[in-house]
Amino acid sequence: MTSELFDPDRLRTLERLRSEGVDPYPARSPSPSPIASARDLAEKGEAEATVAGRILAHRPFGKLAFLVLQDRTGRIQVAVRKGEVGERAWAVYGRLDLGDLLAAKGKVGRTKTGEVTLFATEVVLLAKALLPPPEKWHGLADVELRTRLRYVDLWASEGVREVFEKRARLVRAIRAFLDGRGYVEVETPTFHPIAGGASARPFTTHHNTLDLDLYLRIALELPLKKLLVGGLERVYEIGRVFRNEGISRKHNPEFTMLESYEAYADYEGIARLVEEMFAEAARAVSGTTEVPFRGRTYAFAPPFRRARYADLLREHAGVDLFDEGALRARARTAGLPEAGRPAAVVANDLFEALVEERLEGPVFVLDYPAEICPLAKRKPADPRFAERFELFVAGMELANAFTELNDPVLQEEILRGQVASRDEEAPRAVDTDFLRALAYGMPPAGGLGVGIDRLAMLLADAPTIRDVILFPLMRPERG
RNA sequence: GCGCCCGUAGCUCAGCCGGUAGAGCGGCGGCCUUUUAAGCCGUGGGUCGCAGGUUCGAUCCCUGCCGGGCGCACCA
Repeated sequence: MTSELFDPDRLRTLERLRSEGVDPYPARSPSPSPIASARDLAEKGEAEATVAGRILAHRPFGKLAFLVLQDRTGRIQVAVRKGEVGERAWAVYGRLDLGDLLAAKGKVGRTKTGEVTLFATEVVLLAKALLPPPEKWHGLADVELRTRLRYVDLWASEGVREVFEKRARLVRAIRAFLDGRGYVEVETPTFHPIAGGASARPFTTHHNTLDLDLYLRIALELPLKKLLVGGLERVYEIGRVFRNEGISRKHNPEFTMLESYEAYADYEGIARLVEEMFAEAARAVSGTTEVPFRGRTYAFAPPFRRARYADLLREHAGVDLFDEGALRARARTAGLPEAGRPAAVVANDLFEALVEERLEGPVFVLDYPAEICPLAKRKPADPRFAERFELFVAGMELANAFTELNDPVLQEEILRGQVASRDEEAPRAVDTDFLRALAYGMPPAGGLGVGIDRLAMLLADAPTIRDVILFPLMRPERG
């Protein structure tokens, strides 16, 4: 019994092909040239090429037909003539459908209308499509379908593949940039017995043999710092982290973080690193540091603007960071909860509600209140502040960095305080192995976290994070 | 989680103040050796997201549910 997943017309065609001795899914294919290079042969006259790709269009004229094949490099028209390919291939051609994968061999030239065309002497079916492609003019328009059927949207809609190619160039550029500065790329566990390094609700899972409850990591931070203790000195990881939170234009429950740590650096050094890295990434993706995004242009050329957290809060929220009464009053007028929350948290709620969305940037926001930076070192000259910055572009937080706290005693105190707070998003236990590592001596260091998906959104001018994640989380189909 | 909006053929979409549903593309059959969303002739295709309710009668109005979008919340 055949599944109802497939188009009955096409299943019938499949059987007819088989009964005629044609293998609809041959094990081997002719080795094709990229369509883009085959097209170049048009000007050289009489040059022969083999191409392979998906049939996107079909224009039959009796004993002649024009097909349009598409591969990753482009499209080419293929002319199939009965007199040229012979009866057998003509019969195969007659069973072709839009969406099938096909190889064609022949001379590349131009038709009398000037269209670059491969005049086929052979056509070989490479894979029969059992479902029809979307409507040829509009393509896939429904956002849900485009996401669920990403494997169709990638070839059926203009520009989708380019977004992911840009993302790939972005990641490659970051690797090259860090590798060039003596960083070593590492991979650390995604299963954590304690979900630390950030404040977020984790996903839980279980290992059967060890009978062990585990969390999926919410950050890369703690294992990478252990590697600083281990003497790696310059490390980074690009990897998936998981946060059990809502979904929005800027949020997917699993997303890709870059975290890097550099011994003997501080947050100012990391700010300079970020400027150069982002400029390099922009150039790698689009050849320029002028980045268009949602109708505006952002200059990714160093230096980026710097602004102090407290100054921005005063400018946009009209309150002094250390005037608790004013903070609480302002929070109430803004409709934010403040009762029972620490002043620094209230301030940060105000910052997020009133300041962040106005930060077009790129702008480094410097010197956060120390209370909301449990893993950062305080400013020696004013310990009310942590040596921390976040980078904002287009109202989005793209990077977060600080001079890393390496005082084991102070770190223990802070972590114990977090656990005692019983905050839903605080770790439920102190990561004593992390503290033990610090106790062996971690060099002073600057650390960085970058949301790769958001950076990809920026550089690909993609309005939602779903556009830069191939298979974003969705509810399963059916009900 | 909350609010607003959306769900009609494989796809893209119409469908008026409630009277049992249409187009284009695609499909199927036919014609055609130079097209560019090819054209022409013929033709099949629907649980109007699902389940209730109101009504003589529901794609249309109401309620609930499912899926999605946007916004809010959440997201140091």
